[in-house]
Amino acid sequence: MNTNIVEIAKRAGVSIATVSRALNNNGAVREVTRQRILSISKELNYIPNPHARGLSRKTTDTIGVILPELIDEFFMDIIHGIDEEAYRANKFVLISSSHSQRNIIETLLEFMGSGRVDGVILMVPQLHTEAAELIQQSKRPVILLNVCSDLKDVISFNIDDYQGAFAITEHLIKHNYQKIATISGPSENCDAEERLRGYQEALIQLGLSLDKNLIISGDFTARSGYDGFKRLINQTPKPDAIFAANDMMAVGIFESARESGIKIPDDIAVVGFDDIYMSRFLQPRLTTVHVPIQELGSKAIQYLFKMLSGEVDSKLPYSEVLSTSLVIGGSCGCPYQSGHNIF
Amino acid sequence: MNTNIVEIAKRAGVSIATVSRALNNNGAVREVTRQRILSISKELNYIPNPHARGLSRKTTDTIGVILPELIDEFFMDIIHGIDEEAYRANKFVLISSSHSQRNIIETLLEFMGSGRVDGVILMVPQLHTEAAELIQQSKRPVILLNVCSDLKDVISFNIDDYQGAFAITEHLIKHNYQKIATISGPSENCDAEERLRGYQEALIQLGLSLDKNLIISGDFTARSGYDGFKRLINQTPKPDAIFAANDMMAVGIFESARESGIKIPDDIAVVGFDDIYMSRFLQPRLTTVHVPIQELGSKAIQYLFKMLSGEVDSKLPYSEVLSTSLVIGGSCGCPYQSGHNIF
DNA sequence: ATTCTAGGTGTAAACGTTTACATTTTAGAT
DNA sequence: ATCTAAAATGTAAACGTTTACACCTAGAAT
Repeated sequence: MNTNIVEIAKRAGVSIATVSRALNNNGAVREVTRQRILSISKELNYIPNPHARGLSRKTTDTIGVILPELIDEFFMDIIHGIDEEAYRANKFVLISSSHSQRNIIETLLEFMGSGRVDGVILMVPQLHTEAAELIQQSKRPVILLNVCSDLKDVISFNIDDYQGAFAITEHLIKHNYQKIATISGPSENCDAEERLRGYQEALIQLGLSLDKNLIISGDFTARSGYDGFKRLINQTPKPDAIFAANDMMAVGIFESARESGIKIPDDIAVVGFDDIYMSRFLQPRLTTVHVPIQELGSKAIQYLFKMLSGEVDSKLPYSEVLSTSLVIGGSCGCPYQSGHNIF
Repeated sequence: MNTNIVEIAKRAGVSIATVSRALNNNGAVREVTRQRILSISKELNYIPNPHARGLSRKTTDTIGVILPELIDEFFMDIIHGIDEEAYRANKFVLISSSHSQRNIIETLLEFMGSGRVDGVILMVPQLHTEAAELIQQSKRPVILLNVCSDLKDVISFNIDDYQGAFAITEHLIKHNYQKIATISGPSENCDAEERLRGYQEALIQLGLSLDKNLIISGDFTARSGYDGFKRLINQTPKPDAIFAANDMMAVGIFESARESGIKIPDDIAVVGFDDIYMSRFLQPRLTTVHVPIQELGSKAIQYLFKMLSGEVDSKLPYSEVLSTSLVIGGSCGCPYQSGHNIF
């Protein structure tokens, strides 16, 4: 059995209450006794039992993170950002993927309802109403990541997909491409929707017409980029530029173009979204939109900690949108000097 | 306040002991009362308080995972494998990177010593003796991932780096390359050491001579592959093939080769290790060694669960080595038909 | 010397379970 | 109807903290 407060109390010749007070710097303890207690507990390698503490305090020092999937550098970056901050704050991170939509609810309940975590960071492709209600009724703070829904009374951190898509489409337009196509993401996915919206708005606002034939639906996989590209280049009107709604699909496009002997950007320009690591190794380097993923994670958890400490009011809705930035490579037609600045 | 066992007992008109027994299917409870209790607890959305339970049972349903870093698809795959199994077994996963060597100890202590987790999966680049002792004394099971140390009384799951490196070097030799260079990983890193050993043994056993000049030390980054390649092609003897100790460095080599107008594999063959996602998009597709990462994670946790359930003896040392497999692309000189089977 | 104050300390309850042990109920055998 | 054994249930302690409250001391003010 591990050392506990009772053992320390015995050795220090005081009551457990005094030990607890000394250890938590909470309540009056004479300096000399505090020192004695501290040194004894150090000597015994005392670590407070988190269950006992949790039972009494009703808080764990743990936060829950629920992500749609545990694959990709993308989600890893989020976890990375969260872990970094959690470590600094001496908190623990309980992680889970939402193994299915149905299970989000269960996981949330299990996390929150039972007091297993003090708060949750939740990222889901789309928020079921049942889950939404759960969140709003929850006593413990929940932060939503990149959720697009019209929920108002919610705390969320988002990537500005719309702005990014708008900007990169605008960039293509400035290149004077006339027939700019897009391969979109899955239709229920809210990032995908926003990116599509940004693309469309840019075309309209900058004087190009929308052409339904230039909008191909993909699903964010390289494979769907590959297939989408094949369709686009065999149809009329044939596009002179393509906005892939994410880099993975752009990778598929590059592959397909290479097979068909189509030159990027000379025959057709291609741009992406996400700025994944691989994008800088494409030939030519992919022009894309950088999204501050790790920052998304760390900002979210920082805010969560503020809620837990009472520094900000957990009841108040709050929303922050992180803006993206263009990464100019050669795939859009810009002159691009490749070099080892890519590392 | 959440519903607890007391509330259920009150409504069911029984004592809390009976409720506990009914809920845990443990001890005799009349069928009719069990049903009553079950239905009430369902109705009230009862979730047992994990702290109370942990305090009493001395187990959480949580396992700790400590990884060297939280970046890369590599570590993500491990987490993925772990999460998948944990979900199936209704367990939770507490995750942390070992923010520094020093901190591994602290994190381990905090995880184990206090009963925050029931067991730990630990991956560290190299095992400090202090940490090693900690593990051996620990009452809770610890599983080591890809640890190369001569610790005997330990439970570990490893990737067969040696065999993989041997096989791919052998493959190069069969191509009849005469001067096979390698860019190795960081010297303290144990994967790096094993891969280097495999390379050297293959050369020796298959009748080629070792040449110190053909061994360049890298650090697993693309950058170091880039730099290493530059050195190799400007020196005599100039190699006709390079074994990069991981794919990331091979990526750097490809980049450097492209800049210098050197053709792979015609001018020089290149192979890697890891089979990262990006490797299949290199031109030509990288010949490399596939490592079953996700399997490493899931096997480890499966074994951990067996230890926890008592199905296997936690005291018994155990070690499993997962073998790798060659992935033949075109970069080694093999004829390679590129196509969308890469997705 | 007495009273007051405040800081220091101890006692015990509370948190929500599990479980050994004691007690009651049930049903079958007589 | 009575006895017995087994099954069902209840009581209470235990797990290790935190904390409200009570108590005790020592020194300051009277």
